[in-house]
Amino acid sequence: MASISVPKAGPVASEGHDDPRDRILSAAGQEFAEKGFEAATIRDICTLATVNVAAVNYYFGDKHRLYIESVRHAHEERSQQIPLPEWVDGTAAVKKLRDFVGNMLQRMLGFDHPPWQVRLMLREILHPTDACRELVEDYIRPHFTVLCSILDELTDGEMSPPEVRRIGLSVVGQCFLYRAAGDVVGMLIPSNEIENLHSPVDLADYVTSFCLAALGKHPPLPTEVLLNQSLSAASGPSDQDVKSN
Amino acid sequence: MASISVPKAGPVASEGHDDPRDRILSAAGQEFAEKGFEAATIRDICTLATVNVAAVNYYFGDKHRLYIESVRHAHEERSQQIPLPEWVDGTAAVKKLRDFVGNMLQRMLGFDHPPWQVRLMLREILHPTDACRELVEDYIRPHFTVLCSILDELTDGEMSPPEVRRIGLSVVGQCFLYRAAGDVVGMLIPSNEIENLHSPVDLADYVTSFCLAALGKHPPLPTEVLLNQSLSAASGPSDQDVKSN
DNA sequence: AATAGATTCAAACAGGCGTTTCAAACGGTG
DNA sequence: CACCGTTTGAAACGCCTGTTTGAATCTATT
Repeated sequence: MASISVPKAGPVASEGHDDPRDRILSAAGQEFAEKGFEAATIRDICTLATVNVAAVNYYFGDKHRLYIESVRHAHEERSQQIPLPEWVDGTAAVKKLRDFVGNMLQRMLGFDHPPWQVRLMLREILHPTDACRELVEDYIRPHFTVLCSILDELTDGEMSPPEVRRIGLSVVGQCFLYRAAGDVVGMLIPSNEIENLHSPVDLADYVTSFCLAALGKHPPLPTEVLLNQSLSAASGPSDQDVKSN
Repeated sequence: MASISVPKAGPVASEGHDDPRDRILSAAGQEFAEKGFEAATIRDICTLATVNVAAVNYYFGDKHRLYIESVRHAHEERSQQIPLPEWVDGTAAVKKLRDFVGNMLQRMLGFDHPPWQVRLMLREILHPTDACRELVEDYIRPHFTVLCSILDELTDGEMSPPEVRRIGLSVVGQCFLYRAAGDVVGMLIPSNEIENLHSPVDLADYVTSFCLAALGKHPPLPTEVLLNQSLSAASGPSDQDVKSN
């Protein structure tokens, strides 16, 4: 029990999609994301992965270690699917902010329904377990650091790092609500309004405008139409230049 | 199985604190809030409530109906503990907004660690079940409606109701992040910074300022110190006038 | 005191869970 | 082919779960 076989753990893994280990990881991620750690059962996971129940013990030792690996697998995969945008030197901070927010909303909400990777990570954020520290350090903190550097550049050092972080949390919080409490938001807002005002692209424009206006870098709200046009013109194809893997 | 006894369900209940029904409801709320529906066990709940396991079946029928009643119990109790602030006619909209945000943050974060009622409601918001609709209609929507009316008053009808709702979600989102993802926020922000800048009262001032600045009703950030003073002067003892039940 | 209903209790039930077992099947190597 | 470590398979093992049972206890009315 103290030592498991570790057949092909660390080294070359996750290449062939027929690899039973990968099938289990993928199936476990989906099940854990949908039902949570307790409600998801090894039997369901193995049925979904078309492997025997003993395979979980063979490859991962037990359910808990399978969960940890699933979270790691999820954020590694998601990092590749939707990487941070990159900018050439001299790109305006305003455009960077708009790109970042659009990227974050795309990652959170997705064009289609959000993939299981995001929902699994969300569960870990809401009810942290052992897998949380790695998720924060490898995935969340790097993104948050980029956001803070954009905000710092945007305000020309007028603000102290703590103040910048607080603004950053405001930006994240506005987006986070739609992902974490999306169902409740959907109950509070008429459905046609959701389509019109709360789509990922519209939200990115709006959140950016809201933040810029608060920082005095833009006329105050509401200046929706004009602002959207100016932002779109400034940011260009910022929502399409991500590999659609 | 189809018909349970329903000993004293609807009518006069929850007055004596020795009532086994209330003890179960309270214990169940704490357990469900901490561990979730699946992981919480009837045996643990009954041990905490010092009743026999059969009592759950006797008073509530089954685990699922106990959960529904627990959520209802939680938001009813919380509504009484921290009611919405009330304002005399002619109160400035700016003060109303500051009071509302302070009230919401107090309800979400609490002065001490947040009570189990909030954490249980949060679980229902994040992963809605049958109990969600009632929670939204009886608890969340009334609060959100008040916020929107304040924002409407604040902007003198410059904005359409949908736009007002979107601003409202921005206000809520900034607060919500601290409650739902508080652990991750705590990992991203140095602990001393949390005490200084992210306490409920400071957050209320900041979120209000951020929103007012975005709407052009206040000088843009950062104007922390001056702004906090002016807001505190305008809002008075708005954080202390809630019964400390 | 006797009765009837409401409430409590210890014990047991069936079922599902994570985990383990051990033999069978596989696949490259001598 | 014979060998041996790796991987799969069906079945079983305890354990814990939600739920139910039926008798014991309480409470109040007659």
